[in-house]
Amino acid sequence: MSRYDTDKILGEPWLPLMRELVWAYQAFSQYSNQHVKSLGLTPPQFDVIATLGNTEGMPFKELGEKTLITKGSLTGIVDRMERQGWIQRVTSNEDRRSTLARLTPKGQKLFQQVFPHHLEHLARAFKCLHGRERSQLIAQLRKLRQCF
Amino acid sequence: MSRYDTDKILGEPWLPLMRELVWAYQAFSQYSNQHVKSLGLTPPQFDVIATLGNTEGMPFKELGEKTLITKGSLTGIVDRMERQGWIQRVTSNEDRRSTLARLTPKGQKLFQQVFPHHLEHLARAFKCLHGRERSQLIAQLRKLRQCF
DNA sequence: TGACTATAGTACGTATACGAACTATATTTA
DNA sequence: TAAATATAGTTCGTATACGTACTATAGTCA
Repeated sequence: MSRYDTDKILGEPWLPLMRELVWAYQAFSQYSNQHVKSLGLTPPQFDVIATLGNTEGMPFKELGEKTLITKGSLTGIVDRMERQGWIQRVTSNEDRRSTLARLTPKGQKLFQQVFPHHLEHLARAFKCLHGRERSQLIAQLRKLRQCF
Repeated sequence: MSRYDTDKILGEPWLPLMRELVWAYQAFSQYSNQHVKSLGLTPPQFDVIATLGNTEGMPFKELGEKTLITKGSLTGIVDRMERQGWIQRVTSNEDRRSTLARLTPKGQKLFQQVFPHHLEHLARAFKCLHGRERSQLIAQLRKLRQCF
């Protein structure tokens, strides 16, 4: 009565694929997040800094859409980053409901310090696949994604 | 000075692969989690019930290893499931430091109601790839995983 | 056997994550 | 233009997630 039996009942063996998808993502995620934390940031904080870097700031709504962070979570994340002195809230002139999040000079400096390093760190890992393998995998993952 | 430029500097285009990996996982994750929630459970609660189902219960340590939930998180998760009447804590006889988590009859009934349904739900999606595509993708994901 | 060390689970502080309710401001419509 | 509706952020309640410290119990070794 283990999962194994249930799997048989359900027909073709898809569990190995599910496991491998989860494992691959977890391996990547751990690899990336560990490095981000070693830079002194939480993963959501890194995403926010990476998104705001080299911009004049943007409304919370836009920032949330780009980072895939819901507005409820974003409030707290920006609160804490503001306490660190990395971000400032600027009230919008066009729409007074809206607040812009913008990197402070300190935040910009942090962006320039951590962003390239993290990209290099990621690139190092992904280079382990060759161009051909990469494009195949991209195509197959895209197809898998469309299954859901 | 967008990511695009930084990407060029770093050489070969690996960002599309990273994006596709993340998107595929997120699509799967959302598909699975939505269904779990529709069954009245949070994702970690489902994992715990699926792991304890058809067993006589197991120590927290083992349960945490199988579900990949750290012991600190597990305490709270089991607390809440105990409040729901799905799980009971049983002190171990062999090792008095250890506590077993075991499904109550109510928890067992829940397991039987939700586990097969969720497996079917997952199977439906994964069937969208054929056997050949699945095995290729498994092999490629395994290779990618080893990059990290 | 008594001191030292290892292990299981809990408690706690911090950071997310998400959805619903709430406030202030826009926009639309009658 | 007044009323109804929509939208941007915040607040709040609940559930994780993780690391550290803490308690109780085991195991080891002198």
